[in-house]
Amino acid sequence: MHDVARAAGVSIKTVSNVINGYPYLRAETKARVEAAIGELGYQVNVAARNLRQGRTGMIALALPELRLPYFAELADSVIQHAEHSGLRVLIEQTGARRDREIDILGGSLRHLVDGVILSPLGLGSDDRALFDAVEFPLVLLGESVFGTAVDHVTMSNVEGAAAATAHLVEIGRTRIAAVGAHPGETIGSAGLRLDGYRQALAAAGLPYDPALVAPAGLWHRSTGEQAVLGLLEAGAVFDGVVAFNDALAHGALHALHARGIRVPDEVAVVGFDDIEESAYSTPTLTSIAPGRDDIAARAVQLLVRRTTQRSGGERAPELVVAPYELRVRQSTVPDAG
Amino acid sequence: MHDVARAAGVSIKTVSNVINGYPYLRAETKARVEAAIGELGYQVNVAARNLRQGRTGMIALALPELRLPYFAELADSVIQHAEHSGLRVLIEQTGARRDREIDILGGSLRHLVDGVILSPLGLGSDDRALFDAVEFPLVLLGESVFGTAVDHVTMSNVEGAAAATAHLVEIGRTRIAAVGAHPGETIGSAGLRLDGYRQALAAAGLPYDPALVAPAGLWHRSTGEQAVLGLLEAGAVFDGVVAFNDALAHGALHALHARGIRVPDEVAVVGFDDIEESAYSTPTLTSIAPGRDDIAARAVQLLVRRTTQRSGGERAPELVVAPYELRVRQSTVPDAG
DNA sequence: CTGAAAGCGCTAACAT
DNA sequence: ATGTTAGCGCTTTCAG
Repeated sequence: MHDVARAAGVSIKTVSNVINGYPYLRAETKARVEAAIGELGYQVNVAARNLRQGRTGMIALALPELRLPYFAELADSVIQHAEHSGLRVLIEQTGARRDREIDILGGSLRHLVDGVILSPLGLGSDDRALFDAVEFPLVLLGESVFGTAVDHVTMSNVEGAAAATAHLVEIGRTRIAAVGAHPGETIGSAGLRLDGYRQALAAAGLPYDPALVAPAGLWHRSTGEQAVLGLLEAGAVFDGVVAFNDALAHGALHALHARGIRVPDEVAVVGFDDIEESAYSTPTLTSIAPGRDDIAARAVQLLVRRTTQRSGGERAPELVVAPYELRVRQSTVPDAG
Repeated sequence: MHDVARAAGVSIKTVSNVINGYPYLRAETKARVEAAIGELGYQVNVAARNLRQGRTGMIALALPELRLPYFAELADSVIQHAEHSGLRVLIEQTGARRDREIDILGGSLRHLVDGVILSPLGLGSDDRALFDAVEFPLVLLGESVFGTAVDHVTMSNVEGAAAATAHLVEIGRTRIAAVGAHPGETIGSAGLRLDGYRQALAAAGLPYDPALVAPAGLWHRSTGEQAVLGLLEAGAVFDGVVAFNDALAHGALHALHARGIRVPDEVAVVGFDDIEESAYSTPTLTSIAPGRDDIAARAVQLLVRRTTQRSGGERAPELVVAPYELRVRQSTVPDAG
């Protein structure tokens, strides 16, 4: 910057003004400085600017695993929306581990980024106090169960799972299995989606049969496959499956196909997340679209708002619930798109 | 830091020493400082450290799109390996656009990260000069065609595509289509894989028929589907498909299924990348596993090496070629795993 | 083993 | 419309 100033015959401050688009500059001065910048190949040192301004132009996105398609697609959306706000995105994988999520809340990233979007999976209701202690811009994704001390963007977990279950009821299924439960958990996606499943059963006058609820810790294709194979081996009889996400559902489809069970004739399957894969699988997978891109957009928007607000003006935490949509495909209705 | 120093009754320098694990400290002093740190909840300001040290502890991973499963899985691996080296990862999506890739090479991230891993797609052979001008640690992923001025980690594009094609020949296919070509391109994955395809045809004594080569700009499921539908509509007759990546292959499977064409009986399909989806689809997809995790590990390793080397000690650019593996599944051999 | 002082590159405040 | 000065929070000499 020094060199640029000398080359252009101006002060260092003028160079700074040019870079930052300060309006009151003589066009001639501006041109001269820009020429010097071009000639010397000067680039601002972002680290110095960060130090001075106390902001970094980066946000962190902390999620379980990028290899889960839903989170990959979510990250894609977040990065795009962040870019529109001039922000870069640092990705932190928590592996759904509680200690790593606590670490994030503890502020390990505080001086590195302007704010954090966290998609918690490992945290339980005992950890609520941790959220209240957070003193940096934070937006939570996916749950609305940790109290209200912090901004939340969430999908309609209960309603979505209920709609998925109700859809199976509508097409005449009466023995509907659930895949992906986390036994003992009441908050978090697993608990909420199980809740939606139970509500829909009750509304249809169908009994809740614990023998049809298959747990799956991590929501991967492999665990979905295991869960369904487990149900079959235990002798469970069912004509429908509500999988708590699409990865589980694709594992379930794989297991059913391997056992020669026809979908949807013998067993209909619904997923949750509506990842791209679900529109291309054989059969294509009926799923609950949770408004992923909306969620990403709102999360970034809320975070930017927290980031740019003056520290005095307290703003009440917001809760955004994205609307869901049922996408009917061949895994429940053979001649659907 | 000031406050900590005062609370512990030492100088600011001693606090710094404690934080950075300087060995020659009286245990008692160290304990007192650590107590003060704990009490005040002090955390080092990374921005300031960055400014002073000229390094940030971050690397950037620039790739086309996270929603493409291969890149999501790659990013997952890169993040994990980077973490082992104490590095965080900033993800930059280029959308395979040439201008964005050029921007990366121009050093837009230079002061933000210690180094960059770039997976170029939009750049062509005309852009070779740009690489020579790069003066920050850079590792290129996926191609080995831009000359040798910079470290490369690449997969066996030609050999892998040849092996995929040869596999189809071995199971008796003689009219093998290729999906994903970039007409006119000779470097880049598309050009190289087409080359492997042609080599394998030649080795088997089969003719190369341009009518069986379907272009697809972006390697998505949707473009794979379009490409195969296009072939069918053009009246092309084929009994095998080599898709240049798995996303294309899944699109192809979808199109074939929609047209009532049985896989592999009537048409056998091979992909490239071996994403997780391919082990669960119906039918499961035969694919070339390109050594993704190896590639990520080596890329991070090379980058760390460049980052930590003293600027004087010139080290010749390295080229790492990861070995591929053919994973045979049901899309070519019905009773395979 | 610990302290004092200088400065990384930039921008905000004030001065002109 | 542009120049001057101070300082962001840390580490790095260099002294003790």
